[in-house]
Amino acid sequence: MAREAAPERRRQILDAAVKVFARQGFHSTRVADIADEADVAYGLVYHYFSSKENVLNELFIQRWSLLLEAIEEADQSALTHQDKLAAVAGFIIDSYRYDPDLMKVIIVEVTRAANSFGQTHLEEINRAYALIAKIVADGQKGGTFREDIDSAFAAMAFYGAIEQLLSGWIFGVIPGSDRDFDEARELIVKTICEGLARR
Amino acid sequence: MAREAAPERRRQILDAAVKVFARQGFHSTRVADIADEADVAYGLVYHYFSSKENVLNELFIQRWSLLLEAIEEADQSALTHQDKLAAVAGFIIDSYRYDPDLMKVIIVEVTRAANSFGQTHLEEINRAYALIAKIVADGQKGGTFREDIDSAFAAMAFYGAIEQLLSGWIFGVIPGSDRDFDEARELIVKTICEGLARR
Amino acid sequence: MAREAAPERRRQILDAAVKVFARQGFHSTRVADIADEADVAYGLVYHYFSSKENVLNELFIQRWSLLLEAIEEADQSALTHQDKLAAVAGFIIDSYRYDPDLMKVIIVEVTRAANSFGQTHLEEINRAYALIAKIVADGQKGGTFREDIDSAFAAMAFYGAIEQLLSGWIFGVIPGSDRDFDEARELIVKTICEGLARR
Amino acid sequence: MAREAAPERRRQILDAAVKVFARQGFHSTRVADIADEADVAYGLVYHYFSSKENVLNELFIQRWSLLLEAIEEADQSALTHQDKLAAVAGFIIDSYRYDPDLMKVIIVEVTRAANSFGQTHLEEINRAYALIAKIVADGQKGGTFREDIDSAFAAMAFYGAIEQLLSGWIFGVIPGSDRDFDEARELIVKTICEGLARR
DNA sequence: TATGAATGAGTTTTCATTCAT
DNA sequence: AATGAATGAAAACTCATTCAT
Repeated sequence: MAREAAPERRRQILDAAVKVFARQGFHSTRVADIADEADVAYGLVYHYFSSKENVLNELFIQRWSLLLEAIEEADQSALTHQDKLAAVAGFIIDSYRYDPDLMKVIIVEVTRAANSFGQTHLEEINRAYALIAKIVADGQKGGTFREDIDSAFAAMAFYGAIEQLLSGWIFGVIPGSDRDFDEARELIVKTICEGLARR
Repeated sequence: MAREAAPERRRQILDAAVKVFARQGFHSTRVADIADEADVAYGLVYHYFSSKENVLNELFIQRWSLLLEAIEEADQSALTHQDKLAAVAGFIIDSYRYDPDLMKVIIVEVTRAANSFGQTHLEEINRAYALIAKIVADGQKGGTFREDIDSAFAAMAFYGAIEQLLSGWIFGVIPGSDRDFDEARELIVKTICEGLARR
Repeated sequence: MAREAAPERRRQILDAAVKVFARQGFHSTRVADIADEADVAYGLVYHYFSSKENVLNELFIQRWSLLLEAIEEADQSALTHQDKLAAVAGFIIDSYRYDPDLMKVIIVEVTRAANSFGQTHLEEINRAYALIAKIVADGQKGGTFREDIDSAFAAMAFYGAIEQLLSGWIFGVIPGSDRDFDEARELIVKTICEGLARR
Repeated sequence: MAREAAPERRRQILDAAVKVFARQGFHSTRVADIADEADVAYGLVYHYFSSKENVLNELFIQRWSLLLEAIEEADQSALTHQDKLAAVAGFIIDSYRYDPDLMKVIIVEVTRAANSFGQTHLEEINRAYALIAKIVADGQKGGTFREDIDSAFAAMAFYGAIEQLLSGWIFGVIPGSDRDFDEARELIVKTICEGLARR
């Protein structure tokens, strides 16, 4: 009830921000657009967030920490190394499936916005790369993965492939039906682990 | 001569723009910064370019058309399908090695700037994806590549892996010495074509 | 009791306002600062005062009316004219000694803020000048003071000297120990009544 | 001609600023008001000045340095100590007579704006006090002035009296005709040097 | 060509004040 | 009385673009 009103409003603003950031991009959205979309007074955005940037920061941090948790969880699970990578890919793809706008914002405005928010969150972003690299390195030690490809390098390729895939969906370059999402997880792993070459 | 001055100036401005765009990002560079870096009067930028955006557009188009040519050339060459992909990766990596600032600008400000210039140049960008996909598809038809991975999908993974690699170099996430560049071409192809898995 | 709570809160707010106005100046203090300093809810300031300005108004009026009373009392006392001026100077200096923050606020934000509150309270401020002028004029009529200096003029010089002195203390331009305060009253009167010149 | 246009514009803006600052006060004048008064485009104010504050800073510094020069000149002249003070008072009064708006702005917005620009320019302001104090101190050493009034104290009283006088003129508290200005210089010196008391 | 002064629309942020509870 | 969420007007400043010379 009344006691819940405040957090609700905060959420309302964050949700609205996702929508407009996804629609217009961070730079092209005025704070007024967020307020309008949230059906809230202009100043309320500043009541809950210290700046427009911080709205985005919060969106990123909330989601990215889930990703980091998911990768850590995969890493510590009993799965095979290849299935660990599949779990990571699956989590990212499901994140997109579950809330495409949010993932679009995170990828377009943070992860790939190297001159602005990518810079700001470089550390968290790198943590993800490092965790993936660790899975690969463990796989190499365990004999699953070949050792002539540097694990950090492989992690970048793996993550880059996934992100590019999402980009393709986001911009309609490649089809993105539910079926595609289901397939994509396996395809990514197949591609990276088994390779394109016929055996 | 005097007649040659003009084109020189134009080049001077483009080169300066690369530097400042790479340094500060497109949004954070003012037209004055470009003029300063080019050691040219403020208004001259507008004499040669109709807007700040068009400076970037021109930088992108010039470079990207070379990339498209390179991919087409690879496609039409007598190389094996795998070597065609290697040629593409090699061209992109060499582009970065040859002029890292320019590639940084193109990737960060265009290719990955999905809400601004990425949108504007979607068509040219997609043409690259399509050309790569064609190479993969031909490889599938020719029996080199497995057919259970969609060629468009594979192209995205391939291109995404390369671009992520460049991003890693650009932002110092992974080491980028000359030796690394040399290796990278092969590693990328190994990764994508042969896969991480030990055979 | 509960019935006494209200006036207490009011006082609490006024006292807090003095502190923050003195510390940050009127323009730089937000209503939230007053509420924080008073350890009171934001909206309560508006429960007791119709506006931020009115908080300052009340502080000024309360103190200034005491000053006016003091001058009137001096005027009507049996003191010599010179001692009447000394009493006025003494009252102002003691006001500062007793509550420097309050006097700082009154001088800096009202008396010398000619474009804002000085304008608003011009009448009360002028009343003080007029009362001092009256003392001088009486002294002239009574033969104590020379008549070739206009009494209104003399009053301005006298008041200006005192206020500048307080300013000097407030901003640390001249030393302001207890001893200095004691001396100052006499020095001001000596300066204005007897003059700097050796006799 | 054209080459002189730029400095003219700068001057135009400064002059306009004096007018509007004098009329509305610094805080109540928007940059647009200055531009309007100067009959100049909004942005041109920022072409010549980095901020609204800096417009005021420049007005103050230009005028105040003249005052400092004038006091120094008086100090180093062959005048009697009393006439040196008279020269100082005369310069300040003439400054007001010559350009009342400018002096109003300087006194109201800087000299007496202890919480904003007074703070910023404290050093320059104090230099004036110190120079006046030096004149007094020299007069004491030379036997002209009594030694039982501290010279810094006397300087504050002297300067405060003058400034209060200008304030009186500025706000119409006391009459300010040309005749009054002429008289004022002598009266101030009489008051401070000889004192109000009949001899 | 070349210069740089001039223009003015656009947007973030602040914060006094109101109001529902 | 007391709370603090909600409102929205106001203004400084930026900077791409134009234009007179």
